[in-house]
Amino acid sequence: MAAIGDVARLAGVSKATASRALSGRGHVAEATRRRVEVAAAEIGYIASPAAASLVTGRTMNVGVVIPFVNRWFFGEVLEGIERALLEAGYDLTLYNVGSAGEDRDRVFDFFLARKRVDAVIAVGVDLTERETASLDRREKPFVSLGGSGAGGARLSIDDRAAGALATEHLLHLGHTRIAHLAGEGAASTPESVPGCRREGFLEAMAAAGHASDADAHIVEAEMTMPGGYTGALQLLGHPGRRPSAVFAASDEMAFGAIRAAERLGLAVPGDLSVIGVDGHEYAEMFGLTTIEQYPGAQGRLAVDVVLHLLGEDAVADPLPDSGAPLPTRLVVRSSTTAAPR
Amino acid sequence: MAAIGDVARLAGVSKATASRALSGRGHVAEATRRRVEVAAAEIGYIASPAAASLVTGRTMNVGVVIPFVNRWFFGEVLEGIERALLEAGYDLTLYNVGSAGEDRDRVFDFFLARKRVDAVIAVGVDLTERETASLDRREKPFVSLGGSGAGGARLSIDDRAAGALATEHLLHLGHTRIAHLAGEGAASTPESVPGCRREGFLEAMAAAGHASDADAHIVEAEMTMPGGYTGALQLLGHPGRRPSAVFAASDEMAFGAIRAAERLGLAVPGDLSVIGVDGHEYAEMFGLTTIEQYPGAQGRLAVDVVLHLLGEDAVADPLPDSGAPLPTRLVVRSSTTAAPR
DNA sequence: CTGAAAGCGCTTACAG
DNA sequence: CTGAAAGCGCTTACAG
Repeated sequence: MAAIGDVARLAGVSKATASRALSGRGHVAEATRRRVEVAAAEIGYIASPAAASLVTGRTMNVGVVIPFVNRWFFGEVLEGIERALLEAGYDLTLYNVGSAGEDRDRVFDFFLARKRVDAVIAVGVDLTERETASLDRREKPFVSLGGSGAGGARLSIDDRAAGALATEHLLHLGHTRIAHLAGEGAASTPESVPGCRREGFLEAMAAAGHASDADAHIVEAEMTMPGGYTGALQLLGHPGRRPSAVFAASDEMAFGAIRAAERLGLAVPGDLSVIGVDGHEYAEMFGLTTIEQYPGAQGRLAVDVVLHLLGEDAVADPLPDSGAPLPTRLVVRSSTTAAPR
Repeated sequence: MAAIGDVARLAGVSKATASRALSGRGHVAEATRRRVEVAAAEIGYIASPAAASLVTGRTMNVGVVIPFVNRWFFGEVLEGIERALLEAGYDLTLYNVGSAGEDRDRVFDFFLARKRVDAVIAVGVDLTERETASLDRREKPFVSLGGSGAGGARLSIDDRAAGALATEHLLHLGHTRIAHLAGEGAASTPESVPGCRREGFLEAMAAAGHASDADAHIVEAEMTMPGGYTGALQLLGHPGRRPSAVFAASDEMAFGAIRAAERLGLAVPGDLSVIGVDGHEYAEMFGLTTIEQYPGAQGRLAVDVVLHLLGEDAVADPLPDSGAPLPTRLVVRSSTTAAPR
């Protein structure tokens, strides 16, 4: 395995000069630099990251903690992060951990605690105090995207506002019997993403004078298509007080709700209006009205913040206000319409 | 940052002994071992992977090359790999590269060529000669899961057989006008996954004496739900010779086909039978008949093979014949029925 | 069972 | 602009 000594010998310079020529740090005569590069290319030299990081203290590696890989939002975020990191010359080490448990503890206590990653990005994870403390102790920069927990940079859309806006869209169309397909844990963890969306729903309903109705019309389910399907079946099963509109906490749930409605012989949007949150790539095909967000861009932004925290000057654009919520947009399609009169 | 010297000093032993005690390699008196462990815990010592790998030559890190993260099959494989690697104490470095291009070259020529990963797992990527040669030159063990290309261990289901079986299921139900929603590149790359499934379809059709029909009934599309939707719309649009059954190259395509049929007023399975491949977690909800495969288990198996190649003796079970295809199973649900007469 | 020493492959002050 | 030397934090023969 070619080492820098081999390159130096071939180019007739010292290891120090070879190192400087290849890394671009420090001054090297143009001719020398070229000679070293030729030598390196000739023997296929590539620096050992381990050796380099041992002395620089930088691993050029970022850890990403993410509970799902196979749900649209998370997959998009991950792809966005991966691409941005690769462009910046960083590796991405993936930790696919979900809810609390042994695996999760092991990731935070061992894997992330080592000097293997320069920083960590947590996506959609509600960090415990112990976890943020652990990260802080190691002085590891970290940014949290769409999750809760103290410390670190925090990036997210305004989930409460998104929930309120979705609900207001339905109210504006004249609906009054509006149900909410909430994500799991929405009621018990008001700080979480599903919790905030539910809060937004309740607020909008209360503001419109439908407070008492609202509570009875919430069903929690997994934020997936089958989750939405099952939840919607439950919601639409009571013939008497069947809602005329559903606000689903995610587009995947909304797709399931649409399917459930069809299965029950209810036309969408004739008998039931459905709105989601996400801007899923399938939304167009389903004609789904939704509050779009941009997970790919969010992932890239998280990387920008991390690089900034790591002092990489390559980060061109000034970062957005860390306080400001990430952009969203209401996109109206054919799944919502005026309430039946 | 606590180093092993600190632990050694605190425990009153040499660095060598501290290292042996912590790693479990070499003999250390039980009492000494315990003392070292207490000392390490006290100052929160965790070994630097960079320093360790510099001397051992092992990074305890495996690179995973995967074109998508957000398609069910790939996401499941990735989760399976991640879990198995974590259990074995390895990290997973993710390279989300798709079709040929600059990014892809950069991953193979730079990222994977460094001594940062001990091995690589490629999922669903058709490796070029140059890429396999590059991996070989670095003497990096690699296993390829569901992709084509020479060299390395190769794991996959028998896609040709799966395609044939799916088609035979429909033939067996009396269908003769059977269409195939193929994945992109199926016709141009017969070695690829969509290519093999298409071959299986053609073979089964030919064996049943419907050869001439078959070719006209193939449409290629992205292996996603919108891809299947669009493709099926095209397939079902010709009223005269409308097929009575569709074999979709993936479950996601099949879901799209089901939706397209419904949109056109065709009942599934009354007017159209649909079968897919994958065993997607939504298949049950859609009542989809499919050829199941087990991507999570496939991912774990790929890790077993890699660990075996790396000489980890911890790999308990003997590996399956490297020649034998991975398991699949025909699961009949409500999306297929006898051909209308 | 334990320790002193060498060395893995780099980079970085420090001189010149 | 370039080189000699030290050192990052480990592990591993080699002695004892």
